[in-house]
Amino acid sequence: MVRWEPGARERLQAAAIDLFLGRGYEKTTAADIAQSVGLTERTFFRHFADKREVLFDGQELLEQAFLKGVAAARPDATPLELVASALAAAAEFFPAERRVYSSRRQAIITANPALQERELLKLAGLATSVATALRARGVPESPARLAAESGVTVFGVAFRKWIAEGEERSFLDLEREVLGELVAMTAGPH
Amino acid sequence: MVRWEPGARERLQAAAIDLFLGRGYEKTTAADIAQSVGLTERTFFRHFADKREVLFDGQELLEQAFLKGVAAARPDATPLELVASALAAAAEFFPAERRVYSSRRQAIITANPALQERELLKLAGLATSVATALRARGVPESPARLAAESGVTVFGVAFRKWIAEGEERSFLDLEREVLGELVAMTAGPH
DNA sequence: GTCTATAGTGCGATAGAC
DNA sequence: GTCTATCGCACTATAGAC
Repeated sequence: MVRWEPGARERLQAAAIDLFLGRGYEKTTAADIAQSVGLTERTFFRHFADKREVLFDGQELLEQAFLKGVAAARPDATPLELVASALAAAAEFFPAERRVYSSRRQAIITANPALQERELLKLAGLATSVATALRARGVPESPARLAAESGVTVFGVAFRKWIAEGEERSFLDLEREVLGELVAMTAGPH
Repeated sequence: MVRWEPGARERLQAAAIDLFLGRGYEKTTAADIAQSVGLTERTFFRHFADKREVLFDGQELLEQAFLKGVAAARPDATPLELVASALAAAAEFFPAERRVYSSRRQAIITANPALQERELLKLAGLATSVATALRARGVPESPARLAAESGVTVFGVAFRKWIAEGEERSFLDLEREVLGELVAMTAGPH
């Protein structure tokens, strides 16, 4: 007889999304989530530092993709090219099959300021990591931060388009489009 | 005999900063802050929706400054010029006298992820407001959001430089420098 | 102004895997 | 025996409800 089923973490995450979508984030307690998969509240908090964190797992993998993209760029790449390479690598995280899941998860986040805060913190951490990677490649501090933040901004805008109703283009195509808009914007009218 | 001293809100804010710097944010309870100015915990939460909010008051004024800057731009201004105008207006919020206060407050925020989250949410709201103002001036959705987010990014990078040890330049000068770096970055090497 | 639910922590106990 | 996942209980602070 097993004392516990494996994959507690994953079961908690799946149950959390179902319950958050059903009853709403605030009306779902950590104990509710734990109970629904046969665990206790205390165990929930052993896996996740806080209630919000159950929705933000696997963020490290996205970060690694960004960094892998930076590393894959040509040695003489400009900051903008490094960012473009990072964005291209990140796009692999969002194949068409993932769109439904992503948009359901995002609907929960959009409806809750507390979750938006956590998402923004994660994205800020991502930008910091990318900035560090750019500095390691010789980009000076201030441009490195600007390039990294711009990259994350482009990522965010592309993501919103990608999960929009009726959108059919790939994540990579949308990233390219948005990056082009950024370049056009700063290039000015002349 | 007065039943209550005026300016409870301001006294709570000042006390909060002192206590947060002295004992640390997490080791300071809302009741501690309230008591230190002769009020009850209940009164604290009547003024601020949550404990973090005591540090983020007056954010609306900064937002108004940004929007006033957008409104002040020439009718045919490009998105980038609109953002530059918004940044210039925002710089008035940060005269040299305010540097010490700003850097003390920022030290508290930097030391606490929960406070960083709130700050990021406020900045995201700021970007959304600016994007809305740009759209109202005819800038299409996606460029409007990109320009607004880039503006807030420039603002943030300039702010960090401004409160850095040994920095002497004005907020406006730093904003201009950073905005120039952004343009240079996207312009590419050619 | 009081009363209560929820989030989150600290610590000890237990059950199985190795 | 050690390591790890779990539970149980007591506790505090936040925050909302009454």
